[in-house]
Parts: sequence; structure tokens; C-alpha cells
Amino acid sequence: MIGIKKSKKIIDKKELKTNKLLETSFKLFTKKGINNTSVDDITKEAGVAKGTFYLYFKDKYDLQDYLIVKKSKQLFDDAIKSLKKESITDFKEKVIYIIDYIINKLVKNKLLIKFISRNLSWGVYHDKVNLITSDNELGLHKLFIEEYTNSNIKLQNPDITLYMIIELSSSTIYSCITNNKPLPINEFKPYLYKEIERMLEG
Amino acid sequence: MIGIKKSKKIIDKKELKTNKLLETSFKLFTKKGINNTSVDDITKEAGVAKGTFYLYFKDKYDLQDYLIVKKSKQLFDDAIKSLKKESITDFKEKVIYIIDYIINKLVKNKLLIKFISRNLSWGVYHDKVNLITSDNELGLHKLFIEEYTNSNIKLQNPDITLYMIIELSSSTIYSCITNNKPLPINEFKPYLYKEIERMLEG
DNA sequence: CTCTAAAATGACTAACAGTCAAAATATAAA
DNA sequence: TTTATATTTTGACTGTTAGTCATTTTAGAG
Repeated sequence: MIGIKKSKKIIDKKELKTNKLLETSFKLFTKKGINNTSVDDITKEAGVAKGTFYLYFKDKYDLQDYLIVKKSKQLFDDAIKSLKKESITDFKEKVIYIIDYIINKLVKNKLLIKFISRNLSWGVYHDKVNLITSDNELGLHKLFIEEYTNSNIKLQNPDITLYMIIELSSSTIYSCITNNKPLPINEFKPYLYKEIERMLEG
Repeated sequence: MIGIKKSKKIIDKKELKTNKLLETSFKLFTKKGINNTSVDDITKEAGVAKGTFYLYFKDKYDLQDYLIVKKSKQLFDDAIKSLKKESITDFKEKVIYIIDYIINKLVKNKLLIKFISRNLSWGVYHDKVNLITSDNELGLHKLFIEEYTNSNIKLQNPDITLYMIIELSSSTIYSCITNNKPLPINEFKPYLYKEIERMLEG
């Protein structure tokens, strides 16, 4: 019991420090870019010694990897949480709600999209998200499969359909949001959503 | 006349040096990664002084941008050239031929896909490719619109359809080729091509 | 209060980016 | 050819940075 208490405390403290470094880095990376941010900058701003940084991360690119996963996960999790508050019943509508929620969050937070950029992908989410998931929250994949099973849609391969929806969405919206090219995001949305609906037709 | 000859010569020489730096960097970047390659490494390997590097590029990330565009352009141009040798008449088949050609090239050259990675996109191709295009070659976009006009397909917005096809393809194949996830590329291809065909149905 | 182990520190070294005065080279003029 | 001028290349130099590690500090257990 005491042992558990102790290690819990230590983990909390480590998490706190890791988090401080992650959030300070995020602030600096989005302000000056990762290549113009030194480890000295980060540790000075975070109020820890330089050596401490290297206790938690291999280098700043290693930290960047964690940061991308953390921010992506947050985005997906927020979207799922928000969906649960709505009373949508249609499966297709639910999927589009999630995508729309994420787009709207990114539109309001351009620093975030510039940072996670083209790295907000199924690959990142699926492969790495477990690294920082401590609880049994419902992930996007699990939710999708669950909802799909309850619907009367029949897809050849639901995993692959989800993969293509996430990849198409995340790779197309970046340029629309940041450059308005080939179209501003609001004009692009109908094309994207039509394509997603098609994909869900099996 | 002499004036033209002179400036042509100078441009040739500059191009030669730029190219030498680009190709040397590509070799080193794909071997050790850009963040483990120093400008000293590049110039030593290329046989020029360090200062020369900074006459042609702002820094190594600037060089990387040129390199991504150069390699992407090469890939698209090769695909178009190869298509012209075939006697395909169907528009949809032509589009899939291009995508298939690019995938096969990337499968054979994993260093290339790891380098251009998720940066092989419509955004890069469309925005930056003119920077290094010296002649009037037929680009992918021009070709697509030309072929589309000659076909009897009617799309709501052909530019956006091309955009989505390129983005979906380039973002999905990366993980399939490098990690065999969510499927090995050869198993994934049918799903992708089916989706592209659907997109071209208007 | 003391002991032990884990965590944090920051001075240090080697490597690096980017600069710039000087040298080398190419072109034009005489 | 020779000389003058403009352009390109050079690499030694300076300040900055990454990553290390012997030492100090902190936290918990007895």
C-alpha cells in the first residue's frame, strides 16, 4: 500500500515535469519553430536545468514526437466527448460530426494545425497513442467499430474505410485552413463530406 | 549574343553546383537523417567550401524544401512520360496508371518515400514546382484537366477531385509501404483504386 | 535525525551554424 | 597579351548549441 502510494507520487511528479517541458516546448515551437528553439531555451523557460531535459527526452525531436501524439489525442478525445453529448443516431452523421468538430477546433487554433501539420494521421494516432494513454478511454477506432457494428451499413473492410477517411481528411484540410488553397476550408467542406459519405456506402 | 552566351554559361555552372549540393545532401539525408547531417558534412562530401553552401541556400532546411520539390516533380514527370508511351484510352485508367506508377517507384525506392514522406502532396507540387521548372513540360494538373475535358466524365469540380485523389493516395500509401500498416501496399491498392474510381464518377 | 537512493543540477567539451575579409577566377576592355 | 573590373569561392573565425557527467539536492524509510 505504502509502496504504491510512493510510486504513484513519483509518477505524478514525473508526469508534472514531463508536462511542463512538453507545454513549454509547444509554446516555443509554435512561436519560433522547432529548429530555432534550443534545449537551453526550453529549460530556461520551463525553469529546470538542462540536464533534466535529457532525463526525460532523447532530444528535442523526441519531445516533438510525444507532443504531436499528445495534441492529436487531445483533439480526437475532445471530439468523441463532444459527440457523446449530442443525440445523433445516424452512423454517417456521427462520423462527419467528429471530422467537423476537429476541423472547427483547428480553424480556431492555427498554431496547432501548423504544428501537428501533416502528422495528424491515422498512423500517428493508431501506432503511438497507446504510449501516453493511461486509462481505458474509448479511442476513435474502438468507437468507430462499435458504432459501425450497431448500424446497418455493410463495408468491405471498416478498418480500411476509417483509415482512408482519417487520411483524406487530415491531409486535405491542412492546405485549406492555412492557405485557403485550393479552396477556403468552408467551401471545401461539402466536397470532403460528400466523399466521406460515399466511402461509408460500402 | 555573347552576353546571352555568358549568362547561359553562368547559369549552367550555378545549376551544376546547386545540383551537386542537392544530390549530395539527398544521399546524406537519406542515410543519416537531416538532423544528423551538418552543413560541414554536406560541403565536405560535395567538395566545396562551407561558405559556398550559404551562397545557394539559406540553411539545410531551405535546401530540403528544394529537394522535396525536385524529387516529387521527378516522380510525377516520370509517371507522365511513362503514361504517354502506353496506349490507354480510358480516362479513369489513365489516372490510376499514374498513381500505380508512382507507388511502384516508391516501393522500389524506400529511401525516397521516407524522405519525401508525407510531403509528397498536391500543396508542394502545385505551389512550389514552378520554382524549379525551367521548360514548358506538361504538369500533372494540366494533363489531368486536358484529359478530363476530352473524356465524357462530368465532375462537379475537377480541380478538387484531383486534389483529393493526390492527397488520399500520397497520405495512405506511406504507412502501407514503410510499415505494412494497416495493410501491405499490394493488399491496400484495390481499396485505394476503387475509391479513386468512385471519385471520378462525379 | 540519519541513511540511502533517486532526481536534479550546471559547468564543461566537442561540434556546429553562419559570417566575412581575403583569394581565386572569370570576363571585358585596351 | 595585358590590365582592370566584377563575380565567385574560400576557410578561418566567433558565438551558439547539444549532450555529458561528477557533484549536489531532495525525498522517503527506518
